[in-house]
Amino acid sequence: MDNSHHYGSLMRDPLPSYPGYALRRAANATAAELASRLTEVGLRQSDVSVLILVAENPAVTASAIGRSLDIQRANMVPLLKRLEDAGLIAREPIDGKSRGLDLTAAGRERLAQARQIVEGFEAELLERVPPEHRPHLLPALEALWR
Amino acid sequence: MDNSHHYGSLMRDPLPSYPGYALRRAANATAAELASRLTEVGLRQSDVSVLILVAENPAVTASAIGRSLDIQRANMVPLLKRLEDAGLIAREPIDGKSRGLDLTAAGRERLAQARQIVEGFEAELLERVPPEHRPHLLPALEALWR
DNA sequence: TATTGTTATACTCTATAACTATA
DNA sequence: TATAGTTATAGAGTATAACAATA
Repeated sequence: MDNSHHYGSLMRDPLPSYPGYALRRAANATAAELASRLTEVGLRQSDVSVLILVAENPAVTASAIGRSLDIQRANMVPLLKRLEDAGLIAREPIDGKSRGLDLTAAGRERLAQARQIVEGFEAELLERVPPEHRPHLLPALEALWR
Repeated sequence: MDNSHHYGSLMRDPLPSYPGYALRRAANATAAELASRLTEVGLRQSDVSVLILVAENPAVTASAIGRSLDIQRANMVPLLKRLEDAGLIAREPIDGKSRGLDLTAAGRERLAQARQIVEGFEAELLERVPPEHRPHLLPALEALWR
């Protein structure tokens, strides 16, 4: 009896020649890898992005963070609640309707750990790209969304 | 009273200089754009990917498609059920446990429409990238996941 | 023993609509 | 009138575990 599988790994596959497809696959693969490394500090990618923006912009509002990261206001609510419950950020009233976000001491500490992971990861990403293509990656990507 | 927003669009934002972040943003932006265009033919991106692979690989199995697209076997089930319910694919027993997938006439027709959209979209994607970076995009992306 | 197809389930991310209160 | 924050909800995508039947 023939125990070969049907199309084991010898399929015709034109998809990888589509830049949009390659973009999605690359983003999925790298996001999964980074998410896995960030479990070590108990944070998600969006958590780290928020913490970085709060660190760089004292008393920033949830709405401004959301605009910058392209996260809907409504979806910022549970995200910030988790960060606050974890003691990483604090919210202080700015006026009657806005609250400013700031890192707590624990937040600064956790962010420092996360930065180590993220920056190591980003450096490895670039190293995977052949040198002749490396300087073109970021400009090409920015042209696709900025 | 000062009616300026708190950090309207003048935030310090170091994130776009991270390739991994730019990759995610570019992938999200382009995926949303393509998904929006594909609503015109009532298909999702994953549907089109599956239809393309089925067209190129007659009597391919669900498992082989899943391996190629990095979609879990379990998640192929509802996807293929939708395509079959829509009359776009047919399944014929290969042996006692496997079934081969093939496009129906309606499936070939729908795929032709979807291809127009996808190929137009992919061409526009490349046009958005400055010419000096353009030939480097695909090789750089492939280095990140293949 | 490994693989196929399947069910069930859960978690994350994302999107929308609606509401209150304030600028 | 526009914005901030919130609640509720729904749709996708994704991941795991488990099972029966077959290779």
